[in-house]
Amino acid sequence: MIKKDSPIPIYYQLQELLKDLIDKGELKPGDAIPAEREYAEKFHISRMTVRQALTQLVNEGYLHRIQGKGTFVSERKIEQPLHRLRSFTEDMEARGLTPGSQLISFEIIPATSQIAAQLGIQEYGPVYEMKRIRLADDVPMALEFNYIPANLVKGLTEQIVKESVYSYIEDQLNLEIDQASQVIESSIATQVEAEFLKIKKGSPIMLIQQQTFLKDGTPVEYVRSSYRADRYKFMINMKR
Amino acid sequence: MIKKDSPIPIYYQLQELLKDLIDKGELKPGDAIPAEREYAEKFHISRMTVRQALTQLVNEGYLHRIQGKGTFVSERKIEQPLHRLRSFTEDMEARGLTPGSQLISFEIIPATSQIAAQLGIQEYGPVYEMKRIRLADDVPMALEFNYIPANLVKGLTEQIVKESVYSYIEDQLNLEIDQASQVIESSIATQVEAEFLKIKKGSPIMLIQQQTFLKDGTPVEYVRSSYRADRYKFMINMKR
DNA sequence: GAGTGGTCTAGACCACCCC
DNA sequence: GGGTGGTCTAGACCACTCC
Repeated sequence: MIKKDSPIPIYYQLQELLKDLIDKGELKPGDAIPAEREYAEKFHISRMTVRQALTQLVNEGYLHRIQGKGTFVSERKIEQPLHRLRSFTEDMEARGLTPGSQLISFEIIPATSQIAAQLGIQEYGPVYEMKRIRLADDVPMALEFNYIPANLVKGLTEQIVKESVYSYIEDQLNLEIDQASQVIESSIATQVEAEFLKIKKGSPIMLIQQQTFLKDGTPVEYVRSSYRADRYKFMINMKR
Repeated sequence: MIKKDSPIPIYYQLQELLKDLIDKGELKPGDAIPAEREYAEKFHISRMTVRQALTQLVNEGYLHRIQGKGTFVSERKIEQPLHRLRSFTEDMEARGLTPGSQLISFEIIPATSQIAAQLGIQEYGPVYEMKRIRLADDVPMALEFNYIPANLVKGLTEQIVKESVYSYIEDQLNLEIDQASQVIESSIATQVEAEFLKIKKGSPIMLIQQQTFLKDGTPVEYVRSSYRADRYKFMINMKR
């Protein structure tokens, strides 16, 4: 069950084990889980290690603790942690749709003042600009303009853009994408948006602007997307 | 600096101390903070206690750790933790606007099937229904329909609704509001919405539906709000 | 090799809940 | 009083970074 000589940390093994039990329904919402000391004894590990595992699950919303009473499985909403940063591809897959993409253009341009501000670089600095139509189940979902500083993410090619920019940044360049901030607003499709999205001019759209940051806070991406309101809803969980 | 005999936990004191230094600017983004062992020695506390303080600050985004190198102050997020659950009042205040409210109606009604589903109660079960126009700087911001199970939140009055429902739930009833999930979509104002919001029919609006939950997962509120798109943008931070 | 964070131990005492 | 989570200690060894 728990391998003490594994290179995988013990607290992590315990975490996954518990997540499995919850996902499988063997631990149901409202159930008390065994006491920390019990797990420690059962697996011959220290109580602090058990706590490390549980604390993370509490932070992720799987469990909640009540002092003096115990640790309990929280109500699980099917719409899971949607405040997780996802690429379009990951987002669509989570929604059970098949993502697709049509590249409209891909080039290096000098940053406008707005783009430069969003990316924290000099005006006229070189940025990759990608314009794409994003598809879900082969139907237009969003029109997306993507800007990435060329001095930070070097060697981007059309091929990579067609595969996965995030994978390239994370796996090839070894940069750690850490967080993003989005501004979401409601708007009405312009003529251009309407044409690309195959909707009528004046239809409602959801405009999402995103700044993406690395672990050290450097902006790595600015995206401006127009989503079809008839196809896209934004879901999020918030903690008090 | 750190009081070991205080009823306030040591890790918490250290946390606040560090937050202060960061907020005051004495620790700037990118700075390395002293090593964990250094803090332990300096304050005569255990390294695990130091780690407990730092870990929480890492989770909150104040710091990030790089193995083998050190712990560093993260770039300040200007638009702060906006994935925090807020009441309308708190939201507007955070935006520097003065919140206001016009109560249109307040009554107990039997739950429709949709409301019952959202609140996890029986159809036709008693719920408080509040209809309000939400103002910001005295101008309509949103039209809000709010539903609260009458068997859970007892004794709600018009007076309380005009003050703060959340305060009543949290401070008077001692229920712990823990999290909410929202579904956000883009839409177009109906005649009714247009009249209340003082915009033209067909103007863009942002439709936000919210389910609010207590710590044990019980739904405590269902809200359906139509925000004026010309006045309201939704901002959020996401972690990868 | 020196210094850093990452993981882990085997205890301890406290505050709180429930009987 | 017995059980629970909350806090804390004083060590230990490992993996990683940098020189």
